[in-house]
Amino acid sequence: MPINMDVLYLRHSIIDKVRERYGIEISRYDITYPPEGYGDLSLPCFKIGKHLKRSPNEISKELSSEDWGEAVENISAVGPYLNFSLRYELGLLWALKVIENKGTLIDFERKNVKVLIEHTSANPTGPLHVGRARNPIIGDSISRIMRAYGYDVTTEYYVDDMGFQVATILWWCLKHGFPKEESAYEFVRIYQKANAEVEEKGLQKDVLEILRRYESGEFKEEVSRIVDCVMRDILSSLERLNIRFNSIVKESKFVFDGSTKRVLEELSKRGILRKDSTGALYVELEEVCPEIARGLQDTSMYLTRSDGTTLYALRDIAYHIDKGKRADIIINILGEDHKLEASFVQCMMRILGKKVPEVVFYSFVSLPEGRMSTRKGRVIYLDEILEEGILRAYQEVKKRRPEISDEEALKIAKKVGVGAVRYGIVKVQLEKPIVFKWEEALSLEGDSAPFIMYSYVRALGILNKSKEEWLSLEKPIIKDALEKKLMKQVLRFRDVVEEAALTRRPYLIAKYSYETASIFNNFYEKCPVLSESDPLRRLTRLALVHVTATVLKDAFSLLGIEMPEKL
RNA sequence: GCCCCCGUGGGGUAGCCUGGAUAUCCUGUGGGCCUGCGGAGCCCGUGACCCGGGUUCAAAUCCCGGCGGGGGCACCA
Repeated sequence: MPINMDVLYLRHSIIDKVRERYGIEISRYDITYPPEGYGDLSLPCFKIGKHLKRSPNEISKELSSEDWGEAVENISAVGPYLNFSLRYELGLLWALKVIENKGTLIDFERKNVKVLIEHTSANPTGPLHVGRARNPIIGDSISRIMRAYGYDVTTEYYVDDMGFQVATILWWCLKHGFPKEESAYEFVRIYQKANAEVEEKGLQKDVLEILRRYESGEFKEEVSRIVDCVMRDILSSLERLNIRFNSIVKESKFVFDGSTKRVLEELSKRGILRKDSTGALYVELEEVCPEIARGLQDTSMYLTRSDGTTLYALRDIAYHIDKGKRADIIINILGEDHKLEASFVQCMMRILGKKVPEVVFYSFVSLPEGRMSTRKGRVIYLDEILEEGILRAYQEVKKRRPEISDEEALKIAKKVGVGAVRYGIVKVQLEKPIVFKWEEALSLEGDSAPFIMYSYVRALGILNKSKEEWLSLEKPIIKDALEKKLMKQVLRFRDVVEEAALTRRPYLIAKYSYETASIFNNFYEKCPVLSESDPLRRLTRLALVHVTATVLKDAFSLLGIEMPEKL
């Protein structure tokens, strides 16, 4: 394997060099991407200067005379900034070599760290709607990115088969019988009806009684009949998005195997478990986790009901103790409505001396007419937008490429439609709320998956047409500004992947894909490849197209989006 | 009422955590580019850091106080 020649490599060389030379530990964030025209990476020397009580200009000058190895073509001190430029010719040869050996530019050392990512975990009361779809898309993308970066990642869906919601469905089925056709769509209708009746007539007690009997061992078959059916449909919707789980864990497990009981014993032993006048167990947040008690009206966090049945928070603690035994890093993807419960679990894990989960929160996806609500029936289901997206893409393909067979057009349309949905959601930063609009989600232009796919297909078009073998390239000539810009972008790829993996921010990959496609389109207009007369430059451009196509495909694979070969 | 998150051109969005060299990009809008490797494209113009203080050589970025939007506030999950 050739030694690395890209931005990531350079970034780490800078960190190493500063440590060697000055004994100062800087982080990857102390090194920035400079504005255009100043090279590939830049080290502002203010911090080091301050540390050494010397002027930053002096430091940058001093460092510029160091030996930076053959990957660096130019290094210049501009005032307090130290700017580095990579040797693009070597970078291109390096990228070709890596891709030849691995078939991808995603090439990282194994970290031997086990990561457990829990995501989606939607209640099994009906099909997934778009509001919830943000969760699996984020979770799956983070999983793919961290796996690519070298972690041993396991993904898990935590099924709440023991909550009030599922019990509500069961209550109805026990009363009226199971539906003729059992499906997620049928059960969600029952859920809506049952829920309305429970609320209207105040029948919560009846549902609670069912829950109590379930916890003491009854109805196991009936519950799994509902839950397994709904889960089957949820998982198949997710399958359409290219999302699969390594494991599915049911909440009831932790009640039936005695874990929740052991948690209560442990808390009781530590003297933090309290019982109120009705017999319900709780912990007092003021005393146990004062930092999250702030802003609450009632600071008791209940773990059981007065009839002795378990509550979500208790089961979640048991679950997290179990997770801790299976992984080094625990990551949960949760909607922002779980913030309180999540910080409670984190706090309890700290108190119990267990591994504390890291939580990635996202804001809701809503509709122009308001927040989605299963109970109120104001929803767009994931299946609906996938179908709509695929349909629109299909029509577009048929219109533009009438010679393609219906079957192939549908295959392409699936990739485009699914890609558009995934991309549209992942490209927005997590803490921003999304208002779902059909036109935006399914846009075929601008900052969207189809645009990037189109660029990729264009690149393939060139490669397929060429009779020459770009792998034979030995002496690249990279002169044109757009050739340089494109190469620079390719050399940033692994650096972006590292940052996305470390910060758990998949939208960085989306942004990178778009930038790359955009630069490529620019290059495509201005730098003809096949008609270039100088054979060396032609071969160089061909190689450039090849590595760009690979990087686009790689980036999309990190987002769980398949690239079509044709459009 | 209290706590958390967010506020960037007409709409959307990156940059904020980690202060630093010309605030990113999409869309909209005005104009231009097809006998060309696939126009789902490219180029040029237009237009923004919520308000007020503070810290700093330097603030979109950090701190304090407002205002506006989202979320939470416990025997739901």
